[in-house]
Amino acid sequence: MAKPADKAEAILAAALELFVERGFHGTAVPLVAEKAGVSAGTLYHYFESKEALVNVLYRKWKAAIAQRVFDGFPADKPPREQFRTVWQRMAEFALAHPREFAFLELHYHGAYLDQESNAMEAHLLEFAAAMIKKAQAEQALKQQPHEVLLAFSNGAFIGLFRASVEGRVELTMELLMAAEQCCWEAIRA
Amino acid sequence: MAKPADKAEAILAAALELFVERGFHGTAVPLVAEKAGVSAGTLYHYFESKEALVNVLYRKWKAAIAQRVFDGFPADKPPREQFRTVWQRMAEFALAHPREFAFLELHYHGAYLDQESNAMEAHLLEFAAAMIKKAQAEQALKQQPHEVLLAFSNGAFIGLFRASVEGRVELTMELLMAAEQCCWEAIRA
Amino acid sequence: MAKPADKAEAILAAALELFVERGFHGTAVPLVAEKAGVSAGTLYHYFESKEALVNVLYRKWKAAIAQRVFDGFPADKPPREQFRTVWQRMAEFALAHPREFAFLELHYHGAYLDQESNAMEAHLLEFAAAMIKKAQAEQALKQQPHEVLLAFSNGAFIGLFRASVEGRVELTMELLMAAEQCCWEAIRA
Amino acid sequence: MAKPADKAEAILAAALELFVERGFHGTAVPLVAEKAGVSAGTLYHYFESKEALVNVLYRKWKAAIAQRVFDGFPADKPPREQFRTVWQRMAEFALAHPREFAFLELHYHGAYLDQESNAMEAHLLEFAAAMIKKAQAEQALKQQPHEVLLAFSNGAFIGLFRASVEGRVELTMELLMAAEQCCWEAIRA
DNA sequence: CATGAATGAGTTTTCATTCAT
DNA sequence: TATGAATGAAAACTCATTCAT
Repeated sequence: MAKPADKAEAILAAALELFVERGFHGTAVPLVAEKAGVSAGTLYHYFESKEALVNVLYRKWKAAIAQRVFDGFPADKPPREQFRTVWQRMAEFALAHPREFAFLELHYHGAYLDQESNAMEAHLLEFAAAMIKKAQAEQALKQQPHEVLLAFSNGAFIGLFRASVEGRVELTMELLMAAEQCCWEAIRA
Repeated sequence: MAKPADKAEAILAAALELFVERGFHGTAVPLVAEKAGVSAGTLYHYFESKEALVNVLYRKWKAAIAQRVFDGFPADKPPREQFRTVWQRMAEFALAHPREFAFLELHYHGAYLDQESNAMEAHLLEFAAAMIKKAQAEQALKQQPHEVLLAFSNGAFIGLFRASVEGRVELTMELLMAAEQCCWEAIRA
Repeated sequence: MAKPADKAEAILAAALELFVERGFHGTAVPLVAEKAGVSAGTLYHYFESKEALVNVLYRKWKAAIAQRVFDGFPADKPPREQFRTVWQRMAEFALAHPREFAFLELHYHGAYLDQESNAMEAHLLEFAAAMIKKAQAEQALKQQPHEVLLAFSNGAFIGLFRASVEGRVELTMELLMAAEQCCWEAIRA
Repeated sequence: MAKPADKAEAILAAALELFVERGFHGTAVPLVAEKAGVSAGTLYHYFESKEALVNVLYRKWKAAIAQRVFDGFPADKPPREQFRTVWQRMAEFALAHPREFAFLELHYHGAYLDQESNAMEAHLLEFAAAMIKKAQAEQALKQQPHEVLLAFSNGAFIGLFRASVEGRVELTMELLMAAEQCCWEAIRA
């Protein structure tokens, strides 16, 4: 028999796929269990509820993306390089894990995210905000509110990703890095 | 008693609000009816099904935004001005109808949009693409694939809007027009 | 505008067709109204309820078949001729009004027939029973309980009709009269 | 707790009774569940839909009657004896399982029977037709189309059964075998 | 008389969750 | 641990009937 952890992983993988396709409310728990190859009872053995499941899933991949993007962040490099690094790492993640990225960023996670999930998201945003504020202090970025520069850049990235999901653009690393240059030109001082 | 059209309108308004808050699958039909002040049976008198309702709603506001943005489009003006005009009109729409814009752009409308709705969206994208291609021919924009420039700009706008919905930015016309300048700097040749 | 009677007739005709195809419970009143070219309200102007409608329909055609079969019944003719006459008249009716006959005889009219309808049916059966008893008294028919001879003959006729409805037999007058001879051989003394 | 099969059986038994009394469309699913002593959800655990349920029920008893009537069919006996055997076995079945027989033969199963059910019925009719054709080839039966002889006999049997259900005749084996003799006289050469 | 929008109870069906095994 | 049958509340949807116009 598989190790317990494998079952939880199988459930998370199945849930991810279904939530991306059909949304949280549009996905039935027994369907998740079936796709994961376990019984509904087993799913509830590993996750307290459907909400708990979606929150674990959300945090798992938010943490993954955070680690991928911010671990070993080049705090001592110039803003131009920092921005490129962050954008490139997000691109690597999105290209390597498109479903996970779609789950995190293409869906409106309304009322079912719990405090812990929201706190994690807030923490990430704060980190990014700090980076931007530092670059603004160095006169490297425009003097817009830092939230605006963040929302703009993030939105642009997600816009490209969405176009790829919807089949209008074929994303490649080259294309994304060209877009990085565009975005830099938008926000640089 | 209210005119029939008023009931359909009341249902559409109620559905909009609830779909924005809780998503399509997360919203129960009787709840929509109650909020609209009609019975569930009446809702089905006006709309064939929950899916039909969401599609009518989607097309209604997609058409509204299209009209607002593209009616009397300044085809003979230079690209810079055209871009500003389109961005400004979208901003006006998004500020005047934030819920409607959120419904259209912040939610992932997966499987429930029908052919007609998808065709309308495709038509809009084609119009925008034509505008971009013309500007590219005039060497006013970067020579990226036009879909990329579109997805980037659109994404950036939506990113700002989302930040506003989530309370991280307070959108104003000034702020949005400053962002417009940023975006232009990102895509101009 | 059509005469009132015409509307009631149109409703009865529409109801007949739909009840034959989908049964009483499987047929929605608004559908009957639509098929009749009137509004639901109008239908209820002419018929108190769906049950009242089906009962009126039932009695209308039971009376029609009774009249067709038993009016001017040749009471003074020999049983052989009486039987042929009755069978032939039923055949004429069934061939001329297959839908009506199907409604009356192919459907199980369970709980929705009212007392008046049941009384009419009982009256008809009594008439037929009297005919059979008289023929038995003349030693023309077998000495089975008269109900048995009646049920047998009636069942045989309906069996042929059902085979026609289900497309297994093409009913013609000739075929039905040949069957009449068969049936006579079954029940004659 | 009862074995799973028992629940499915209980549901089938409850459905049979209610469908006979009120017809398919006149019977609500929760009523079936309640009569079977299970919840509505459980019913849907065993049967995909109300239609699936009625089809399983139909095939179950069609198969039962087919086995009862045609298993070990005396193919080498003379037609007279074959006919008596078939009629007698049908009689035994109808007397032993009047509700089941009524469900199969007294109700008009219009649009809800699926292909598999219709195919099973067609197969049965073919078997009976073959028997009749063979007897016709031996000059034992009248030279009517074999479908006519079949529809006639079948109809006569069902007519008697219906009279019994409606309380006009009390069916016994003796009475049914007397009717068998009648029917033979109707169809023999 | 005629309409058809409106109703709300009823229909079929789904689904998050539990629990006996 | 693991199962999956079982549940019952709630979902989407239908329909007989009414009533303001």
